[in-house]
Amino acid sequence: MFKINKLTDYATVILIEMAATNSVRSAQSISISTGIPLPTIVKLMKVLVKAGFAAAQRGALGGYRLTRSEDRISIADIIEALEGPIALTACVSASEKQCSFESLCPAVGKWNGINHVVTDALRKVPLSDMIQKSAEVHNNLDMQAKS
Amino acid sequence: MFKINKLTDYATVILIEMAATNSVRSAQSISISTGIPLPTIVKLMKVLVKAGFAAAQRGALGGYRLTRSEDRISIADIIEALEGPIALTACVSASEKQCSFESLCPAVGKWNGINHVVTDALRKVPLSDMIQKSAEVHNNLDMQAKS
DNA sequence: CCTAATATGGACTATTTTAGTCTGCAATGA
DNA sequence: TCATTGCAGACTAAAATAGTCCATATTAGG
Repeated sequence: MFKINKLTDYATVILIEMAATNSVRSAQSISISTGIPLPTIVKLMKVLVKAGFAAAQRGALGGYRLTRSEDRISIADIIEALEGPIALTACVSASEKQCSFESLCPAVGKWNGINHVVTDALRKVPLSDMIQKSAEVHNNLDMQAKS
Repeated sequence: MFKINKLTDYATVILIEMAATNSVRSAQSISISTGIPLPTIVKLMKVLVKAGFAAAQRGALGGYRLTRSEDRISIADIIEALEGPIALTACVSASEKQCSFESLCPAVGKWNGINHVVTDALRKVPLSDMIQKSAEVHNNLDMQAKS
């Protein structure tokens, strides 16, 4: 159905929640305020730390804090952190082993540009746009779509 | 990995192939020239006919022909035909049953705009762009991305 | 009229991907 | 030293996707 993973969606929710309070938050506290199960939060926080969105502090009173302000994180950044480079089809990503249809495929090489269009659109949307009130978001995004 | 289905990719290949010859083509003939297995072609053609991209003729010498010119089919159209309405997250599509996190979710309602940006970008790319030579495609798509 | 070629509808299975959980280990503040 | 917290990674469960098959309907040509 051409959609982002549920986990990516969760990660966005987590980042929004963290940006909203902007203090050290334990995994448990995040779990409680978002309703996402603790084991899932734990799993996601590892990824968010590795991706450089958050820093962790172990031990009692430990937790996580954002290390990047919400206007400097784009939706594309989040998707890439969770799902790897944006690649609408297998033949876009260079890492993929060569497609077995390549010799016959009339579309060979044609997806790159489309991929670029989508990535670019997502890169223009900062996380902070998800934190504003709905009305404002609509305006911003609608304007981008028209450009 | 945020990608379209393999079947959607195949469908694009099929449509390109049909546009290239623009005559009545049997499922078998399409299978041979694309390398996609016959049962899969058969399955996909059913969808493409229902979506109105092609018309079928049964019986000996039967086959399929395009009913819509390649510049009037967008990548968004193909994705929607194969995968349903473009909905990056569950909470975008109205048909989806209500999300259990909705009461706590700080992102509620915020994905619609992003969805619109992506859909819009894909709607601007006609299938005919996939048929041009690679160099031209790159130019076209790069220009769109910059706009 | 018969037969071969072709599409149709829909069920079914296999495979892959995604989501979710668990367990043992490491760090740190009180 | 102990309670609390994060870390690494394996494991399992669930869902989505891909692929196959079969019985039926349609039609051109002999």
